[in-house]
Amino acid sequence: MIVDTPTQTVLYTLEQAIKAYRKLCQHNLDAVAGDITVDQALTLIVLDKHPSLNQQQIAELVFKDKASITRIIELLIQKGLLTRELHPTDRRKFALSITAQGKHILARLSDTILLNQQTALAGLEQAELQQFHQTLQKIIANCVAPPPCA
Amino acid sequence: MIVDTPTQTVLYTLEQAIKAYRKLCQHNLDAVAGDITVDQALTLIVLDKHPSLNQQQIAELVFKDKASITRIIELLIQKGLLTRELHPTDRRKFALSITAQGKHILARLSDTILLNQQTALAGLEQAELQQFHQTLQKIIANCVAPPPCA
DNA sequence: TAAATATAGTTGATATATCAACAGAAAGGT
DNA sequence: ACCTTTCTGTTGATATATCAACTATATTTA
Repeated sequence: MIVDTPTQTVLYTLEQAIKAYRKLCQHNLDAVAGDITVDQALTLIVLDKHPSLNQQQIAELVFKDKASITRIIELLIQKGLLTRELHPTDRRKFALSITAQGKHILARLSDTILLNQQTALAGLEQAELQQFHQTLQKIIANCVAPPPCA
Repeated sequence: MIVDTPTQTVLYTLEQAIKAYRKLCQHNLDAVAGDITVDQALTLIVLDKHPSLNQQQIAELVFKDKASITRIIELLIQKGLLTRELHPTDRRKFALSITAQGKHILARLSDTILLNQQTALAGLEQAELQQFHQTLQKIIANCVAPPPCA
């Protein structure tokens, strides 16, 4: 299929979709939480859901670099949403905990996340989403381990 | 559909796909062109294909901010792939032209772009791509102009 | 034509992505 | 115990994203 875009493929549209979605997310986030970014919110959510994971594992979970996570966490601490203490048994790691203020923001975030998802995926049937997800998985597999013919 | 990811949706997978694709692109690019980024390559290609567009229009075409384009162009000039002169009729604009070296790199880029696309989309049928593209367009439309119910 | 407005591009500030180099700590093997 | 390797996280350098403020120029309008 030919799409009239610079690189003539759906991958260009993929880029466009992600950027549109990020913009929507940030917009909705601004409405409920003061001065936090989508990535900071995502990191906070993941830290809340998976308190036992270390930073490296968190990074993998959100497809970020461990360096990026370090800096995002730094900002979350600066904003008073997170505290960092020494890990009791492994002194390479840190024990991160979410502050009361962080919990407060988290509570307001869940609605926003739902809103983001429902807005972006409005009017899409289950079957269509299913198909979409499968295609994405194929693309990911192709990119991560390119088939020999390529 | 439920996906076992932090935000439980395909939008998460979308993010993953884009990152995997970008990594593949940079990897393939590194193999043929010395020291240029995917965004720089894309900008060079678009400048070549649309020499009459101004920076703002280029920015829209590649879904970037005009500030980003300014900086990318700056780097392309530094690398000797582009020259910037005064625009003959509108002194707010610039006349950008691709140098011989830029043309040389461009020539080698086209193969890489094809490779990137073919690698990422290997094994996908036309019908699947068509459907995928349509779904992406729906998501984009939803994000840009959220339906009132949301 | 003078004033108001719009447009093109740059710059600054901040956040994130990526890679490489690094330090400290833990684990393993001898 | 000692040495090597591995693991965890930080830091630096550079590129990009985003928003806002700004300059210079063009266009519109009164």
